[in-house]
Amino acid sequence: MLRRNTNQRHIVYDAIEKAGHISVEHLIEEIQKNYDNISLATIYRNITFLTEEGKIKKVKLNDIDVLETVKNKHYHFTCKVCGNIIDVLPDKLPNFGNHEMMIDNQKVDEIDINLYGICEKCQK
Amino acid sequence: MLRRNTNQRHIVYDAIEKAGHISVEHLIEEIQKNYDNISLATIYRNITFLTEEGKIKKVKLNDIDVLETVKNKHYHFTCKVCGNIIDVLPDKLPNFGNHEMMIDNQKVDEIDINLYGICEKCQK
DNA sequence: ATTGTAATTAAGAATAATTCTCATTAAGGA
DNA sequence: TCCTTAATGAGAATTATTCTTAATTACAAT
Repeated sequence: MLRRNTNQRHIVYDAIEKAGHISVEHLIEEIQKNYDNISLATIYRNITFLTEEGKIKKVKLNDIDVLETVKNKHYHFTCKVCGNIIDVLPDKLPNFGNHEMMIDNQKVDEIDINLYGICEKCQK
Repeated sequence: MLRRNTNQRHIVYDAIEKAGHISVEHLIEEIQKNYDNISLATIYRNITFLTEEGKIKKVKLNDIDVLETVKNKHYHFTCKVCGNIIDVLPDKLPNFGNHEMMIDNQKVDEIDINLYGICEKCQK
């Protein structure tokens, strides 16, 4: 089944890219603010399609789940005060290496790290 | 508002503790298998209450979200083959330390790590 | 450019998951 | 044992997501 490049698909992708990180709820809100007759089902369907194609992914954090476009490997810092989510590049963290490794007898090939605390802005 | 120690609250907690890690869906299934007239609303309500009290917490993993009782700090390994979730103690991982630290200009006081791969059993 | 076809859409119905309502029950302090 | 009020069961209500279907549209072939 070939995938078509519809306008709606672009709208969904672009809104996620523009936001950086955005919940489904806010994505819907944002899109419907700018385009008055795009269907809810279409938004959900394109979230599914774009995810299948590896163009976007869902990030699960403590409280909310957000969507983001797929970019270079990075982790997430969430500010407990303002809720802002900041990407953190791997070189900022103790290095696990990014190859397969044994941890506690399990063969680990993927590691996800989530940081929580107070962001630069909220510290002031 | 004082919290009461109801039978139903114990049933919910015990089922989560017994399972180790369990999705809401399976928790409901499990409880209703053993007790025929415990209400759905009661199960949801007690999940909320137990979470507020810090007795249980929701763990968000790649695919499913599961509940677990609150124990000593640990991380999670999820097997991509069988889906099994295994607790991993902090001493099995490169040490971040468990005190406040600065990472990329953010004040980090909590780190969550999720490991994915193939478990010991599925490697065979 | 025109046509054919199959994927996609809008709109609303359907389903699934969670929360709310309220009369009744029961925990636990007095 | 009695009183107060939190908690419960049952089902209604709400929310989030998926499904259905006729109409539209992307895009490959002509």
